[in-house]
Amino acid sequence: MPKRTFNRLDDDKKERVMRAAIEEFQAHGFEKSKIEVIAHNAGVAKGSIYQYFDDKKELFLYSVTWALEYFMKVIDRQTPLKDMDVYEYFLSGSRERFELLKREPLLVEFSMDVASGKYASLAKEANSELYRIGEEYELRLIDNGKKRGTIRDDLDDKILLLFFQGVTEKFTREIMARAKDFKYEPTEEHFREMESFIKSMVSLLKQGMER
Amino acid sequence: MPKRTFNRLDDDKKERVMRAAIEEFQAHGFEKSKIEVIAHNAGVAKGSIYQYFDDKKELFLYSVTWALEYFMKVIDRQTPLKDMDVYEYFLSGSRERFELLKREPLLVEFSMDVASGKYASLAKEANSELYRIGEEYELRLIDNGKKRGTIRDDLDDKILLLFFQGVTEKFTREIMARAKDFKYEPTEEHFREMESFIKSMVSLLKQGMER
DNA sequence: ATATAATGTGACCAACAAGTCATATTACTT
DNA sequence: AAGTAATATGACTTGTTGGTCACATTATAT
Repeated sequence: MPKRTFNRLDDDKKERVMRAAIEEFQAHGFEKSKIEVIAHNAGVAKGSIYQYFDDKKELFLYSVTWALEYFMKVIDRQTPLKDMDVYEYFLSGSRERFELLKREPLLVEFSMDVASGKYASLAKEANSELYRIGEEYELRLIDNGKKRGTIRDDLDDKILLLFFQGVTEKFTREIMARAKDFKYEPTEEHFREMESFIKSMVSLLKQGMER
Repeated sequence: MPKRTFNRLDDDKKERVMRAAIEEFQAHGFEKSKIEVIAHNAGVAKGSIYQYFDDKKELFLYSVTWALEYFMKVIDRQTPLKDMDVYEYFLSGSRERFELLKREPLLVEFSMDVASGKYASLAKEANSELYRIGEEYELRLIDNGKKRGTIRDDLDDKILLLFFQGVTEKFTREIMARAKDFKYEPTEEHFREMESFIKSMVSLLKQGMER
């Protein structure tokens, strides 16, 4: 947790510090990240960072929280928690999600790395928290599908979830890699390519899971 | 690459050094691993390690190579490169692979982490090499399936590959996690559970990819 | 305007670990 | 057995960086 001093800071400085921290952690990993560099990129002195956080680890932990909270806000806005078919899930918000990636590549990438367990040894709780949230949502999608009869009911939810996650995570990572290639500035053709890509994924998901 | 001195060492010492290194890297990651600890666990002095390798990075790189070569031997023996159906692939060698995990959990886990890109920034070449080998094999499986008509041909190989990898990687990780829970000492019940687990995965894979 | 509190700063300190090297030990050679 | 080459060793050096702190600056209160 940040110290009192950090919380009293104006929003601009808070944001500068957090973004500089995330940028550094994302680029070099926890161990090789230097407080000095973070401070410099945030436009403050090294000593100031220690007025804000007890130590490097606390700064890192709060970076995770900060990124997480950012997405909580955005996602809440984007995906109303109404009942939805598993397959609409991806096809629907694909543009919005792409826009988000374009707007905040750093935060998206950082969160992905956290979620994928890259910092598991540091951020155990934050990590499993992040994971649990997604899981809950996906389990509900699966449950909906079973009730509607669009998803086979001969397999455990747990297994269907693994399948679903395995496929979507892999495709998501691939999409992010490709998006990075064109520096998050997609042409209309890129967009169509991505959409067809997602359609293929959904087709495989759907066919695999249907009765 | 190791220095001349290392290559002239007797096999026992070489193995002790490499296993101590892999154990340390696997447990603490590259940055937090200490040469002193590796030396101690291998039963040699710190200075000796520097007679064998130029620096820590070289030791790490060779650890990857060493683990990789170990598996090349084993896998070559286990999976004859004959044509095989995608779905037999998993059902067939599952016991053997489980035995391997039981015999060499350290090497299996380390290789998995390397393959999954945990050390991507260090072992770029080794990493992509490892990846390419698996990919080639899997692409051939997919191609076979298409020719036999057991796999749908309306989707690119590349996309089918992603699907295949996404699912199998996720399930493999889950199996490894569970195996770790019972310390790689499966009862017959565990075995059956794993087999049923793999069958479910294959069912999802098959149904998703079939015409 | 003065006093007091809060925040900013970067030179400095201490710890830690990678890498070196002079010396000891062991293995070969003749 | 004596001499030479290869290997082993761990105390020492050195660079790095997390974290501290005495002092400077700015904000707030009276």
